Amino acid sequence: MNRRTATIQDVARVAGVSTATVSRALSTPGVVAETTRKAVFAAVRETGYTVNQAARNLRQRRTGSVVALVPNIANPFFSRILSGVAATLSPAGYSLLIADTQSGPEAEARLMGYLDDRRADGLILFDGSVPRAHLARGLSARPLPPLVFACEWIGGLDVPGVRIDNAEGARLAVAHLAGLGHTRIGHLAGPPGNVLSISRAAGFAEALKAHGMEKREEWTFDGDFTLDSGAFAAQRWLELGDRPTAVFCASDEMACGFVGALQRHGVRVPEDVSVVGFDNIEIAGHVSPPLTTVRQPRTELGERAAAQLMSLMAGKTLEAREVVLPVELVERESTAPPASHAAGDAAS
Amino acid sequence: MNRRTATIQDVARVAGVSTATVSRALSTPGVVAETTRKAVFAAVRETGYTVNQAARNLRQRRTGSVVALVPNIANPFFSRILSGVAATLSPAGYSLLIADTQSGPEAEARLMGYLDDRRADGLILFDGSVPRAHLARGLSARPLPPLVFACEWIGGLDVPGVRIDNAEGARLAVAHLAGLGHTRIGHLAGPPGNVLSISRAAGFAEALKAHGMEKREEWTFDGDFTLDSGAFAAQRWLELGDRPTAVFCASDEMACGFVGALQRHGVRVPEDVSVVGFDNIEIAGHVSPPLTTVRQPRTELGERAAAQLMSLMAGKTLEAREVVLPVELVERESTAPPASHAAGDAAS
DNA sequence: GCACGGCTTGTAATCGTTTACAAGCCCCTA
DNA sequence: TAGGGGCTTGTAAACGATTACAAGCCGTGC
Repeated sequence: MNRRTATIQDVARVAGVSTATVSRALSTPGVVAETTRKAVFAAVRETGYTVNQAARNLRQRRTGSVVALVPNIANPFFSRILSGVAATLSPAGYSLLIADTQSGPEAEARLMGYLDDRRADGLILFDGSVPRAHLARGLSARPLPPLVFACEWIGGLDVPGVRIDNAEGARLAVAHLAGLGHTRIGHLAGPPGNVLSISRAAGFAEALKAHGMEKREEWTFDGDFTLDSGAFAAQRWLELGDRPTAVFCASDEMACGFVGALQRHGVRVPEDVSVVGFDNIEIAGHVSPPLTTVRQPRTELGERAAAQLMSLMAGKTLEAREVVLPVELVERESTAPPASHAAGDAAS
Repeated sequence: MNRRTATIQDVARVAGVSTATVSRALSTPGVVAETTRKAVFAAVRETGYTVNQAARNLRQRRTGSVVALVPNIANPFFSRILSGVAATLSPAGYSLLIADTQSGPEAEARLMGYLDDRRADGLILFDGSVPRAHLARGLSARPLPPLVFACEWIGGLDVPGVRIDNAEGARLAVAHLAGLGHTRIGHLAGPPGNVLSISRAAGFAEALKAHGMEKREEWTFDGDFTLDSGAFAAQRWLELGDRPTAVFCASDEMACGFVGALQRHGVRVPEDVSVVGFDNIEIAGHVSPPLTTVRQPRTELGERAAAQLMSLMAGKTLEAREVVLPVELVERESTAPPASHAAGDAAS
């Protein structure tokens, strides 16, 4: 009917009360008398009123939104995590803005733009490669909204965060391979400076030692978490004279690229080489052979990060500033005893 | 230094002008004198001023944001498209909100909540399964922000949209298979009511006829675009007595699930059955065998949808209300002549 | 000398909400 | 009957920007 959208004034007029009462009836129903409350609700229904967020945000000096900073929006790894974030945030009235930190030439300028409490009420940073200096500068320059790290983190800053036990994931992978009888295990690592790469590589090295093996440089391949880098590592594996019988990959995408490229060269997985991934992305269970991998609870990770942030935004102090979620090994069919143990059984 | 964040008042004071002049210097620099403009810019730098979006939005009666409604945030298919959308929108000062239409029990209520011009300045709807009635009700009930369809669409509504030529994609796939000598071609379809499923299935049926084949019901498998449904279809294929020698899958995810499951049952691709996918997602080129598929320009699709929406939001009339982007066949190694043609060559 | 128009600037209203403060009402107690 | 306290409500001032309108200044033409 009415062209103009209803405002709180219209509701007040219809209900025969003041705008203050309408506002209170909607936000703190407890303090208004029951009859008034009912009249207000009826007027709201009659007018079709919904709150104007811009006005509310202006008055309350908040933005109503949370920004998630991911390295690259197009990376599907984050989609499930962000789904968890959104699911936790939206019942609380926050909307989720997703921005990437790495695309475009002026990425740093845009990042700094987000480090400002007028843009968002809170930030979730999924990118540990943001230079610490930038962040520190942002922290000191102006009021910074509450910030939490998720997945990745930046050392030396006292910022709460949620992550998984990356080193433990690597240990599980090595223990599984060692249990199958492998004594020659290589590692396809993530991008060199990345905290996840470092943690997983550290857990890998430590677990090797614990099982009486030692890390060999020529069996360590640098990757960058992408399919392409997995395929590239396969080339390097093929060129080796003395090859590892198993490779622990720091991501499923790399593992898929690695396995796919090997198979195209006639190498059989797991007969010729066992492969363990990391992440347990959807496709891992559907490729052939299905990939043995380390599961990380992505949805929960997003939910926990959002919950941490909401506590911070509410001004509460966190019970735990550092949340570490457990991982678990998902045994599928890309791992088996090494060829020299051919008499042994396949992976249980 | 200063605790409080700077407002336009602070800038005005420092520059020695009125707030109106500051506002003009920033939004319409042409109308202020050069000396004044410089003074204002200097003051902006000195104070570290950035605009308060809530205040601007309130005054301008806009929200500054665009909502993308996708069926499911966690579906990686959309990530690249959304990346294109965000890239186009953000230079224009819009931020992108991503919401899903299918998760949660009160999904419909939430959807209706977005059909309101106070929530967003524009909407991009990626879900053709929203009941037409809901949308029509939303359209009539209150002022609706500009809306465009992307990828999917809803028939019978005069809403502009961007999509790819789905039928042509199916035709390319069939032509490719027919060219290899296949005369027994099956189809793994998307979810039954979906517009993409329907268009692709229609293009498939039409192309079969054009090549002198006919569609057989027992060679048509229902899927839902997921990996699991592809694996399930593989079971059905295995149970067939009389099998097609090639299968055109309506999505790459299904194709991957299908191929993976077949391989685990010892069926060789493409020797025993050729498979064509649709979408050309990243993994398609990395599985073994690499998947022959129909490429759709996902980033461009997002960009075009965003551009359409921006025109609408600017009040312009669109030069083309219906944008159809071309597709192309990417020939890889999951297709080959059928076994009966064993003498023939592999796919070029 | 005056009117006029172009350029630039300031004044002040406005967007729609929330919320500090004050005030009205009613009941109870002294 | 006065006073106090609890409950409920209204008044009006914010929040920080944009913009319609008016006005000042200056040069030009008659």
